[in-house]
Amino acid sequence: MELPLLFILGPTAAGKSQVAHQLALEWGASILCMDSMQVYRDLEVGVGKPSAQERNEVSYRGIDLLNLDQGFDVAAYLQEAESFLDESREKKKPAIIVGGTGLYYRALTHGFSPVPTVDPEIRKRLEGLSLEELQGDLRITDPEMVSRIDFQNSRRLIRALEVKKGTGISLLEWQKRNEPPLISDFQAYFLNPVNLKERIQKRTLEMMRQGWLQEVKGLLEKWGETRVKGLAAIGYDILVDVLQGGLTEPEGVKRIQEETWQYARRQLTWFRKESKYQTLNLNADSSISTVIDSIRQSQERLAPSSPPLLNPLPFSQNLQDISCS
RNA sequence: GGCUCGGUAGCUCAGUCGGUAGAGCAGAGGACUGAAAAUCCUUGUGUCGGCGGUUCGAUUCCGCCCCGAGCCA
Repeated sequence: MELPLLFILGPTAAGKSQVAHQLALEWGASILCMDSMQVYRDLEVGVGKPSAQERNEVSYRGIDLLNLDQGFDVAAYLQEAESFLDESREKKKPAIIVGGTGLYYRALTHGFSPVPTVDPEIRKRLEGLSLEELQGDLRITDPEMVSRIDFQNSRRLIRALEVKKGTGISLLEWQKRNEPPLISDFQAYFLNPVNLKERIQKRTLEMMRQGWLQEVKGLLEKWGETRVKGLAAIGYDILVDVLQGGLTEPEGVKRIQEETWQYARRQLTWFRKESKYQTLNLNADSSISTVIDSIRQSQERLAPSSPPLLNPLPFSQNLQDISCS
């Protein structure tokens, strides 16, 4: 049996989590977060993780999977997703996947290359090399890859090199052996607020009010400065600076708002070329309930006789924009 | 009041030994199949504080003025 499956997508601060939570409450669904930072324990308000109360009301997966000193990647995320889907099938519960990490969405819905895990020592060695050295190495190791890769991007160079060195097979070849997607039958909505920048500014302030600075203080004690400053999640390094007096709090907040906006723009760029979702354009004053109403109506339009999400629906090819006002 | 140092892109500043100027950040656009909230690429004309003077030509030299910081009274 296929599961009723719904994606709630959108850039950061669009209001995805609230919408997903409400829908899950209404429909008795469980939620899988699709977020590369919420997987870490100890990161809470800074990464917009669901609150303790929300976690009480709805079953959440894809969060708190590992400690800050552990590594994570798409493959690990796909494992978690698979386990979540199995569980939903077993319990016959509808499933909602919510988040804005484009790469994970792509992996979930388009499939991924089955590259085996490569010896981490190889990467460690490559990380010591300069860009020029990596470029030179790739020209020798995997010349075909040279024209197919972002040649200025050392991360991409390292990846290509470690795959070729570790498996003997080019990443190019692995990518041809794409695995079928975990999820093919689903519906997706992309929340697109007109006033995103403003929402980001407000939400940053709200996160500060919720004790983000305290959270960072606690992290510093538990994990130490180097680790916390090295976090990829936006804001943590900045708030360390604030705590240490290198920045005033308003300066730090402004910086966080800027970085969050830059991130949101990258998300919009990513999802622009992604397909298979309907865009929900949100007005400045669209409330959660109007957004949910739009989703409900859209579902009814697709399958007028069925209650929302009780039956799997093939995805409609005629995508429409929906406006919430 | 006197002296000194500043006033150049939205911000911080570099520079032009006289031929109208450039970096970082921000902004804008884009890429991205195993770190993705990451990483990478593209994109910089602005009365060079104001008014005069010298000069073929001044943002650059000279004079005065305005603004800011500091020092001396």
